[in-house]
Amino acid sequence: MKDKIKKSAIKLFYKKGYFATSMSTIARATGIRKSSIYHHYSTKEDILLDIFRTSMNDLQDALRTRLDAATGARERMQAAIYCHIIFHIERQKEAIIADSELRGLTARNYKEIIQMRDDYEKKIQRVLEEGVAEGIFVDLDIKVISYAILAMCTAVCTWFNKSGRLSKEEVADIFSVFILKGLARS
Amino acid sequence: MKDKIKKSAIKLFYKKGYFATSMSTIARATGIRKSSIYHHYSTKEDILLDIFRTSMNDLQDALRTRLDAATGARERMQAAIYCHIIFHIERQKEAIIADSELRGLTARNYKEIIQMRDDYEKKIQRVLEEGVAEGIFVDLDIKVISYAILAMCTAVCTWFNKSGRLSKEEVADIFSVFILKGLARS
DNA sequence: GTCTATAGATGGATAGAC
DNA sequence: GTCTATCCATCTATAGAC
Repeated sequence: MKDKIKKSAIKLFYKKGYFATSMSTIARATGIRKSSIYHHYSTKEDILLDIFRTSMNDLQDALRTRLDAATGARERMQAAIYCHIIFHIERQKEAIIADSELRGLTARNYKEIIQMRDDYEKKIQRVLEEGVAEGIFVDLDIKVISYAILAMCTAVCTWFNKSGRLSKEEVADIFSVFILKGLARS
Repeated sequence: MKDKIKKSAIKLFYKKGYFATSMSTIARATGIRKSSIYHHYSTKEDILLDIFRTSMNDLQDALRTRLDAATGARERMQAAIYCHIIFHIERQKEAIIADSELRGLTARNYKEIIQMRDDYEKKIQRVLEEGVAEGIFVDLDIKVISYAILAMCTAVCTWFNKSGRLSKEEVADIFSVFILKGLARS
């Protein structure tokens, strides 16, 4: 049941936003009364936090697996781009929530999630550093370029259309070629 | 007074988000009672719409001016990148609102703003097409690449720090070099 | 573990005096 | 053009029965 509540919440937070979604609406979508939700979650924010944690953890795990399987900065950067984009398309709803509902978290929870996001960014930055050290990437501003890469790859969750012209792999390919070309020492 | 209300609203929508900001809070920040706001704006959404219109219009105007002054796809793309980034840093609060509060608009207003955004995107796509036609940009997926460029340049409003390491012009430079390298026919 | 009922606060918006 | 006062809906969350 906790999982059913979470799934309803994901759909609603995605569609209407966190603040515009009420506990009654979540309850109705789940097929229970709103008071019953409080048996599983102590506050509305708790539901949001659960969604954040799950999706951030899964993303972290996916990146770790993909990075460990790749060797060399070029291959590892490609793996990271693929991983990030595929995740943000397959888990589109959660990705959009994670990308736009940070303000729904109060200080303590906010810090926890920001910490996870920072760790993730650092992993990408490390790959960039490796590429510069290996001499295959140009000397670049690691921080700024990592924000640029993450922003453009994250944004696919806002415009990708499952019944559109391109598959998720094709999108990942286009991004990968573009980014690696921008990074390459030419 | 209308302008004072708008300025308070921009600060609050930026800081707490549209749905988490109440009319009473806006009134308090402006130094009037909440009923007085309704003399200037008929609904809360009207304030948001006003903010959207102003910032979108100013961005459009800035881009038009900058593009008209540049010749050749390379120079024009550089101008577009600069213009977009500088605007999103100088008008950081409005940029963040425009980027994250679209859900606060009901159907009619939503359509109006989406139309403006589409027009803006088309201008960027036209510059990409020019570059491909001129043979200075590699043959690429215009739509996907335009989304990538806009997403990374828009995101500066979320991480740029006015008292940080880099000036807005330095950030624009880093982006410009990275993007044009990714686009170049090499 | 779900229910009914309700507390208690706050939301957007309006009426009408000045 | 701003004020006081208030309407009515809705919100999160809790109490206590089953």
